Amino acid sequence: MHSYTEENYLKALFNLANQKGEVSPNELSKRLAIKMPTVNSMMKKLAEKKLVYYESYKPLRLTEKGKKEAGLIIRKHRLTEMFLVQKMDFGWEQVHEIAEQIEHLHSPRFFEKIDEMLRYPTIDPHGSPIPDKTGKIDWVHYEKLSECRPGETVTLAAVIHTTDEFLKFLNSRELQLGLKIKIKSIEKFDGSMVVAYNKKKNEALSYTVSERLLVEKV
Amino acid sequence: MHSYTEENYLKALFNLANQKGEVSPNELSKRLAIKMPTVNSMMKKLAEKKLVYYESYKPLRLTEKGKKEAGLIIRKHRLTEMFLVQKMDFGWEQVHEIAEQIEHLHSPRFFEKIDEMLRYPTIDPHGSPIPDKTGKIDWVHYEKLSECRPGETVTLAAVIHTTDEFLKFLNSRELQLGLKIKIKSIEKFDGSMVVAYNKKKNEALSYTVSERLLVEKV
DNA sequence: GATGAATTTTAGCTGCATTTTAAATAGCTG
DNA sequence: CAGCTATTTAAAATGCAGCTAAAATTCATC
Repeated sequence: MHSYTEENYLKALFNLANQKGEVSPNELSKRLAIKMPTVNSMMKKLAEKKLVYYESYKPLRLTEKGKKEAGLIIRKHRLTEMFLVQKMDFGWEQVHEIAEQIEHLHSPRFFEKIDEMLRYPTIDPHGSPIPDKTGKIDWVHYEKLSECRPGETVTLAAVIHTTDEFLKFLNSRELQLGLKIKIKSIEKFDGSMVVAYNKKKNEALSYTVSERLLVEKV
Repeated sequence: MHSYTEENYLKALFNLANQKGEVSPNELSKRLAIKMPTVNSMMKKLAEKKLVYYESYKPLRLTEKGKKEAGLIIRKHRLTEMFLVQKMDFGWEQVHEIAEQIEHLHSPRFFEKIDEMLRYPTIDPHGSPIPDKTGKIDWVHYEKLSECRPGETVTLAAVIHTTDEFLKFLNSRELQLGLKIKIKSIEKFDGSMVVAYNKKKNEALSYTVSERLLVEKV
């Protein structure tokens, strides 16, 4: 098995490498708030274990094995979040911290049970996809609300860059996944939006917010 | 907070010190399968942290603080076991290993939620008492089945020295907590018992088994 | 009270994991 | 190619958890 620390490096790599598939040691260092040489030696260690491709002065890439292991950790994290929300009645802003710990448990049986109890969910409470049992993620493309046009009606599918603060803000505005949102207008100068949903007819959303809301067109 | 290892020492101390309140370094060393000097230095560390009273050549005792911390870890363990059995449908022989990991999580909120969902249970799936929120255990005295007399009818209240093997054996004989058992006879030469319960009229239980079953007289 | 066995403690060391600083090197950009 | 940035190497510090060997202490017994 891998240590707690190794697992966190893998997770960070996986998340950073999402689009490009590559990450610079620098980025990783910044993300983890760990000095470059430390990151570097950890990369050598992970390369030893065939989890990352590591060549001097080249970007870091996860190997297939690395992707799988990282995917499985993220799977445990997201399954846990879903379990906490759906079976234990936690709010979506409360689950990250707990899942961050539970994701490191070693007990296939435990996570299989959760998966079963949840009826094999494919997304977590924030709309992020849950990797399958082989660690693979089914990437679905959503649009940012900020990129939609007035007149369109969309469904809120996921939220990204989720912090406690942000999620509490969404709670206070009754913004939750599955919500139908109609775009009424966009302010040119700051990109803020006026939208309608539920019984609210004129709700303003700043660009900072609408950029973090992923939607599907109806 | 305390490390994973420290928490395991505390737990072991708590369990060993049950009756006497005292433990020799030797016992602790044997229990944990860790050499004496290692135990010794850990005791000094725990004494630094005011968790144990440590005086040279005297038995070890937990301080009030130590008892509390240990009790709270055991509380987390037993609450978890109960949760796994009652809310996640695990068998009582499957939960120890998982609880052994979950007991080290740091999330008061998580365990409070479990406690609430279980409606504040006082015993775990094996009949062991769950320490309260201050770490205190409410000791209930049960009798060993092996010490009962023919003709008596008792209720199975707890099982001790539980291994997977033993619990699976109990499963196979339909022996579960709350079961009413009537003692029919005792073999003098090996202490084995013949008992009746459910639809079984003549079930033999070896001394090894009856000694590990704690009962209440009806 | 002496003595020997058992227990406990001290001292010193090993290994591993994780991280750091400081210095050297490579690669890129203008 | 000059100079900046990013990367790598080297050396070392820290902390944890464990070990062996040897010394010290306790305790029971004679």
